[in-house]
Amino acid sequence: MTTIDPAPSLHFIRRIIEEDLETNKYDGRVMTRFPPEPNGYLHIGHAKSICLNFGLADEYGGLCNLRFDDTNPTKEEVEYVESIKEDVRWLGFDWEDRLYYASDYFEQLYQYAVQLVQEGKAYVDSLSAEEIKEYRGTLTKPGRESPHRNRPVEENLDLFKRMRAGEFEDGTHVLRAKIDMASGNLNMRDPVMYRILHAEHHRTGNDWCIYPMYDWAHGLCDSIEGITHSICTLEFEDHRPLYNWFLEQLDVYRPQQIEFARLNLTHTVMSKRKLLRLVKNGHVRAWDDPRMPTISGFRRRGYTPKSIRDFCERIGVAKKDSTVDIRLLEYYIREDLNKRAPRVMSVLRPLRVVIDNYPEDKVEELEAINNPEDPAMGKRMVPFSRVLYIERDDFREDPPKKWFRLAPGREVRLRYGYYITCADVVKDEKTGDVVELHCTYDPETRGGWSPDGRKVRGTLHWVSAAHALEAEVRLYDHLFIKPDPEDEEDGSDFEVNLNPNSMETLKSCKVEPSLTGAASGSRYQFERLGYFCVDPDSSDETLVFNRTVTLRDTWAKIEKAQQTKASGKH
RNA sequence: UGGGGGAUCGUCUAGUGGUAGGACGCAUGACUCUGGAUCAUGCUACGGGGGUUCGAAUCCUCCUCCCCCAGCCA
Repeated sequence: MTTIDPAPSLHFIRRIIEEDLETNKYDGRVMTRFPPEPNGYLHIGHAKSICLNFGLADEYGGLCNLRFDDTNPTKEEVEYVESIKEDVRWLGFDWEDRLYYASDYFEQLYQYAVQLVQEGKAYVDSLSAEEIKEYRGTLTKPGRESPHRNRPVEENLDLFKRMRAGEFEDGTHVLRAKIDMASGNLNMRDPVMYRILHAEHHRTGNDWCIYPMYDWAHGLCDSIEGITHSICTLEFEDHRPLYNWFLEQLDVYRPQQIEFARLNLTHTVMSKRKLLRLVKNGHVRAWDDPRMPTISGFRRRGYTPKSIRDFCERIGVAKKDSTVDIRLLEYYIREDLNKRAPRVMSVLRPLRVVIDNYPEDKVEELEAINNPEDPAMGKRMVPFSRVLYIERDDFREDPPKKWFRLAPGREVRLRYGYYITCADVVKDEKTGDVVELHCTYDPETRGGWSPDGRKVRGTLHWVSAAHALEAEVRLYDHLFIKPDPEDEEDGSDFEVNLNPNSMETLKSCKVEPSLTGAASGSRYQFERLGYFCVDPDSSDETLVFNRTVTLRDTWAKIEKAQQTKASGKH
């Protein structure tokens, strides 16, 4: 399941767990939970949390529950529940029979609330939402007590029962904890525990018309499940006193809440709200668009679960706000795919090449290695014939310095094929575009070796025209042009930083025949180009590939350096 | 001007009184039938001022900057 780094860092949460294990704080137990709200798709920030919670449980011989935090029926849907389960499973984690819902505990939560009411620690408030807000005070001004704060217990009990019974309209009453309206921590100024919501819940239907708030529900769910380490993100830090307060008052089992910094990535946004906007405004096709930082997006893009897990381990866990360079993620997917993706030759922007001295009807099957990193992956045969396609980018009529590829009069190697020399360039009379190359081949160089040992720096990928399969290839780039999408001149917002070229669709790509019938989701390295994955849109008629990530491109760097030098920049 | 957190290479992260380390990135070189991969070498950091100490990223102190909180969202 989980691959653990040979020397994972002893980050502060591991340290806490090890201390707790030593002092036997929880009888040697480690019990965590991943508690998503089913109101959207999971993104890579959630992956960090999933890897943390399931990973820690695994490392320390504990268990991790999957628990849906479904306390707000107005925003939650089964569709999200299903996608979340799929994503967690895909990442490689297993909650076994421990699939829980906060809604499983609604009755018990209610009983606990009644207990607090009976003890005079909670009361029904009948102020409007606006009034409650006003009474709460501000960051610097203390709040005021509600006129209903000192209702007799019996009245509170009666009102609360009738809230549950559905006697009141939404918004007319709430149940609040009686804590401290003057607290510097706003969460402690008599937080709302229940609100009236006449809404159908995706699991409990119409059984309830009052729903618990996060702060009230979360700690109790953790307590009921016997969670030891309740890990959440930094913004809940000042909810911790409240988390503890409820558990103390009820005198129930107390887990501890631990907060860590959420993941931010360059060149993308990470909040569900913003991701939803990208979908709604048509900037991407859907939640699983390969440009999205969602887990389903990465999956469709061709990322492996292992690459994401390795990434999540490497970025570490701390309390400092941070933004990880997306190139680190790209490093991990390259590293993984380099070892496991079979190599194949595909030409994205075809340029026709005729080998004038190669026999018209001859076809040779040439042996190609499937993965130089893994001999066990074997070999395959690739057809070679007189008319081929090569990449347009691999030919320059006017080659710059350090150009190893094809140019008039230059000789290059066709990978696993022959050495060819460019003899003639055919152009479109009107546009001047190069439409075809005429080359000659050296029959002595079959397979890509020359008996005289002459040096050929450039090796090109190619596909035999007669045998090529047509394919559509979708190239992706960062969703946002700037590392920080929020970095904009005042007035506008992150949408102005959207990369207009984040997706490019290439229609008549030529791929080698071994790709016939490639299954959706299968991943390949297109030699010299990058890693590609068969998209679900793919069919027997049209193969569709997504570019997961490019290969490192040293030539692009050299050329860029040459250009900046030429333009006088340093 | 309330409360809660946080500051170490460009980025992420170790280090918890004893030479500031790793990864990504970047640069250079070697190798190569992928300008891929691999290997080698190099690059840059303790927010600031005082103090304690033989010795401070670490301890004390003052300051600065950044993040979160005023949902009947989570």
